[in-house]
Amino acid sequence: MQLTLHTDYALRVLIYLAMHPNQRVTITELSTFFNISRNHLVKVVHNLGLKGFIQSVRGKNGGLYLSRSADQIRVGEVVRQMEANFHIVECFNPQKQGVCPIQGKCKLTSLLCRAKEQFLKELDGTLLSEVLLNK
Amino acid sequence: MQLTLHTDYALRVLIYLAMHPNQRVTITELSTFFNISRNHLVKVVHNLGLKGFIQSVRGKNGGLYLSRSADQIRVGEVVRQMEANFHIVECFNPQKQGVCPIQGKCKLTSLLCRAKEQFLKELDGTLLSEVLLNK
DNA sequence: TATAAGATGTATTTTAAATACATCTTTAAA
DNA sequence: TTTAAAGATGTATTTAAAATACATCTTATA
Ligand code: SF4
Ligand code: SF4
Repeated sequence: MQLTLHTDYALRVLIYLAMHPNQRVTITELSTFFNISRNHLVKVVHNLGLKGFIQSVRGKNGGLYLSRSADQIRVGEVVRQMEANFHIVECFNPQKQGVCPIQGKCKLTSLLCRAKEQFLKELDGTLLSEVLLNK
Repeated sequence: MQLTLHTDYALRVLIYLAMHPNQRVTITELSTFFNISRNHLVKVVHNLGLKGFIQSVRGKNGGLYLSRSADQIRVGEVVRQMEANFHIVECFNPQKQGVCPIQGKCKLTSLLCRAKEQFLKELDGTLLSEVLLNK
């Protein structure tokens, strides 16, 4: 059970932006600081933009900044938006309906759904501003 | 975020065995019922044996049965044992220590750890015997 | 003692994620 | 008004893990 690097990278970007408020941060700066493939970061950043977490300015002196301040962003929200799928087990996947012969009768489905919600609920309890580096 | 099919298959096997107590169930029977690659099921079953959930008898009239009764097995325990890794993010992986430059300073680590525990705690609250088919 | 069952090890296939590459568009400073 | 710096977008390739397949060995009992 793991989140994708894509989601982890998204969180790193948001943390960095939160630590540099009122600035335009470039993807290259992020890529260098985190030592992450710039090409991949571009996609993460693009996705963060689509989901409304960040704004971008093109051209000279362009860069990225948070759409909302860090104390207005819940970690759970970021994970929900950035993680592509939460198909904990096969029957959660709309494209795999009926593959498992006990689907509909198995009570694991609802249990795992509750477990997933507990996971996200815990993340909802923390704001991006509370995640910033200790020292 | 998803569990491996391996873990899901393991749960299916345990559910089936729990529904057929005092019987020896063959892998072939399981493979047919669940329509799962027999070869793959063999590995799942073997792993369930290693982890002490089931016993097996070889030879004619052999088969599998639960080591403990279904009301003595917590779902969380099965998931903890069968899921190969719980490296929610990169820094959870012992082989990736120090790759993320903010590791040690980022408070996401402990937050995600708590979230993971909440996920498993929810699963710990249900026994295998409570998961059996409704009807 | 024949055969049905699981055990074990290796190899291949499949899939999704991660990464790389190429090119286009926007913007503001020079 | 030109130009370079920045992000946007689309496609292709690589990687790694999971899933599946194949082959052979061991055990137990009818
Ligand atoms: S119905 Fe139960 S056993 Fe089947 S895929 Fe869903 S959770 Fe797993
Ligand atoms: S330290 Fe924080 S940002 Fe880095 S891998 Fe761990 S959770 Fe992600």
